[in-house]
Amino acid sequence: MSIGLKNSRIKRSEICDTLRAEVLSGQWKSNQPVREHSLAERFGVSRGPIRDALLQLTQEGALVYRQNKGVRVSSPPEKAERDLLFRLRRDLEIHCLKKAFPDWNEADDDQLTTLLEALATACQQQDLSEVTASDLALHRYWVSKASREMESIWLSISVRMRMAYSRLESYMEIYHEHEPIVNAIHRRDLKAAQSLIRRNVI
Amino acid sequence: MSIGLKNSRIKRSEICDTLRAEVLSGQWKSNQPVREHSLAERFGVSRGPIRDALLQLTQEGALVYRQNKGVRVSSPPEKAERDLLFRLRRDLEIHCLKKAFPDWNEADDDQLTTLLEALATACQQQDLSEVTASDLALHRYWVSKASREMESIWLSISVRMRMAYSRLESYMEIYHEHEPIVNAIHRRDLKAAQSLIRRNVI
DNA sequence: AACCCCAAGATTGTTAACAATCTGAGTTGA
DNA sequence: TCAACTCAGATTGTTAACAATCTTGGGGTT
Repeated sequence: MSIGLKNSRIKRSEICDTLRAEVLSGQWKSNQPVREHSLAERFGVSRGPIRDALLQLTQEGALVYRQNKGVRVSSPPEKAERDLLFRLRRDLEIHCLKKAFPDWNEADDDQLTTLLEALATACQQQDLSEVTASDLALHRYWVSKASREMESIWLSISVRMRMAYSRLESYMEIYHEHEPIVNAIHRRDLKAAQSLIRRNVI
Repeated sequence: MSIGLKNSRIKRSEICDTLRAEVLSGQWKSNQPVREHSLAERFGVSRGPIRDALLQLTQEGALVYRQNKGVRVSSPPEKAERDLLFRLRRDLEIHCLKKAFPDWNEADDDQLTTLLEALATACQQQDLSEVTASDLALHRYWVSKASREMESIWLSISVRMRMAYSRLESYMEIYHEHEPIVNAIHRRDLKAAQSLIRRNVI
């Protein structure tokens, strides 16, 4: 069943998701060149879908493209840019939460709970790759509920931020930053949720 | 010479620029499907580069993609989203101008003057397509001077805004909003330029 | 008439081959 | 020695053909 679903999905998007998670979790070094041929072999497809995925990741900011030279992994932003990206992302999430609130239902609560549990597990196991993916998926959920357009902008901001978890003493800090936000949403307390997101550091 | 330069450029980017300008100036109706084959014939290339361009324009927000159904022209945002996009764009431009200022030189002044003159001409001739392109190019210039990363985010915000010039009584209003900004930059008066951008409505 | 089925055309998704460009090691000449 | 040249291999850019999917309209059944 899982295989059937995978095969029915377009190749570009799953390749994109996989590579994005790898870049964000630091599995690829900055400025490392990314070769189409080796990726094509790895994913068992031709270079066409690989090129699509690399182009999309370039637009999102995970990779940098140069004509006739392919793509390489992008470098993290300087502090000033990072601060600006941070503010933009925060404003965007606060707005999206407000917009998504009227239509929020119990199915969304369940989704959020599942995502939060995945984050908890990843933090306990200190799995940087999973922590990165779970954190992104959690924030992404309430943005995507608001609008597809905003989700796209949000993603290209978030990818460029490259939050550096590694400097944290304990991954559980990340969980303890997000758990109150999810709780506030469960209580349908918009003001509290927005305020917590505003103070959310990671 | 011009032909030589054009041929040396990658096909994707020029196709992208052309189509983006057409969508933003309203030459394509909202929700109108965009067919790969007809574009390939029009630009005299195969579907490959066309697909690349359509994928990029989808990421920028000019088009909307659905699996196995291709892309269609996106709809303008609702007012609440438009207001948010507007704030995000404004914050981004103010930041970028500050960052670009230390390295600003006379060549940049000349570039800006040229772009402003193009805007003036387009406004006088009431050429909506050219007004759109010139306005975008002018704002884009000081963003691009700050950083490639910010330029990409700025573009995907600006494309999604779909500024509606058509409701203006006179296109010259647009010119008179931009001329003081360029003047302030020529005077190296950062504060004034930022303040003018903050109040810039169009 | 309303509904379902199906086949043909239209359209997108993927592939492999070919073309253009870049890279770097080896060679040549001063 | 060192700089410039060259050429083969590596890599990206483009193309056309093929595969998968969707859409549309006709024909049959109730």
